[in-house]
Amino acid sequence: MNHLPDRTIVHLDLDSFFVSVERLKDSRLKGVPLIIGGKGDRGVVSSCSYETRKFGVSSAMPIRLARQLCPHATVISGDFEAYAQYSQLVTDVIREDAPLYEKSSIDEFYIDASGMDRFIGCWKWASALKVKVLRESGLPISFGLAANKLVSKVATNEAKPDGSMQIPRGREGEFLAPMPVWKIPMIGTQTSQSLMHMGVSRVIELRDIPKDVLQRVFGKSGLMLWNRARGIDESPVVPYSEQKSVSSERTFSQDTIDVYFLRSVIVKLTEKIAFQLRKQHKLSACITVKVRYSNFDTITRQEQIAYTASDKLLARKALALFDKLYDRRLLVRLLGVRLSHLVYGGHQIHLFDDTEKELDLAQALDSIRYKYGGGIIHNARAVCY
DNA sequence: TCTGGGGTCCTAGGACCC
DNA sequence: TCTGGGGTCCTAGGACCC
Repeated sequence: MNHLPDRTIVHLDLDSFFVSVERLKDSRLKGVPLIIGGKGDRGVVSSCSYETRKFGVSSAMPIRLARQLCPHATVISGDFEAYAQYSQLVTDVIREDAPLYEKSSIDEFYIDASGMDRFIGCWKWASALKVKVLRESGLPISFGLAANKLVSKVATNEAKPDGSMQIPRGREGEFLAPMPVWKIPMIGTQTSQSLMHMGVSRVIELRDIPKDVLQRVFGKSGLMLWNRARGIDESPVVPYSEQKSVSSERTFSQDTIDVYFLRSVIVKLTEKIAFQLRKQHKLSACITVKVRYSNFDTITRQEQIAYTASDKLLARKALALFDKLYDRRLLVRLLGVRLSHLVYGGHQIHLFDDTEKELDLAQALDSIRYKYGGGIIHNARAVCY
């Protein structure tokens, strides 16, 4: 039935990563209920310590609610530069030891440890790696060991915090069977809801739904559900994959209809991501503008363009899309800009568009951005593009 | 309790071409 | 003039993850 050789996958996940980093930076935060979340009243929880979870605080919850549930918690806004640095540190530790690894997010890794059994027990090896990560970075990490990515990840989630779990080959299905369906990665609120209406709340019940029914109801992902319910997942550990898009968005502390302000935000967001593009020596051929109104209706407009990383061209196009899109004169909650269809390429000089003076200016601005960070400087006239 | 910001992937409908 | 069938690209929206 399956011609693939047996695999051994280790999934590692840093325990409440942002919280752990904050506690390394400031040891007074140890043992204190701690919430990391966006600034302002409109933020959500991006990480919370285990002391707060007892009170019902969880990730992605509005900060306002989290404060009500756990009034004595310390709330701080994140330091993403520090998180990126610690993430890199842990990546370096893993790379030293792991034959083949995938960094699947800022705090998660998959290692393909197939064939390692013959040399040294995988469990022993992964346990040693866990100790080493803690020793070298100060960060607690949990891991799951299983025959595929899906089951190893669920195992890690069950083992957290500061734990580890091994699922013997062939026992994948029985491990998952008693769990509520939402514990399966890729089953979010919508899919859970749909399954609930089909009378399915646990994995074992999901296994009773015939394959063709799942496919009819959920399309392509129906087949995935059928497989996952049985602990089947043949997806490979992918060491590296090219980034497909770069985006930036901003939610306002208060909704607004100030068009001049909104246009200036479009320009700033565009300049920010265009600079990121140039730093990576990439060009984009598609730009998307997003508007979210106060009632949370969200609409996007995208357009294909000639490959570019030019602030001026991109901002002009972004503003044109915004003007096309924003015709309702309703209160706006959020604006976003995204660049996709990325390719490697030098910065194109547009002979008929940029004068020599303008190019000099653009390069001078970039050197300031390199030195002080992308957000430091913007084109004041940009709103008029 | 009114819901962030960074991403990826999938789907459905329409345009366009042969 | 009522009208084919397949392939591909583009756009808009939505689900999901951390």
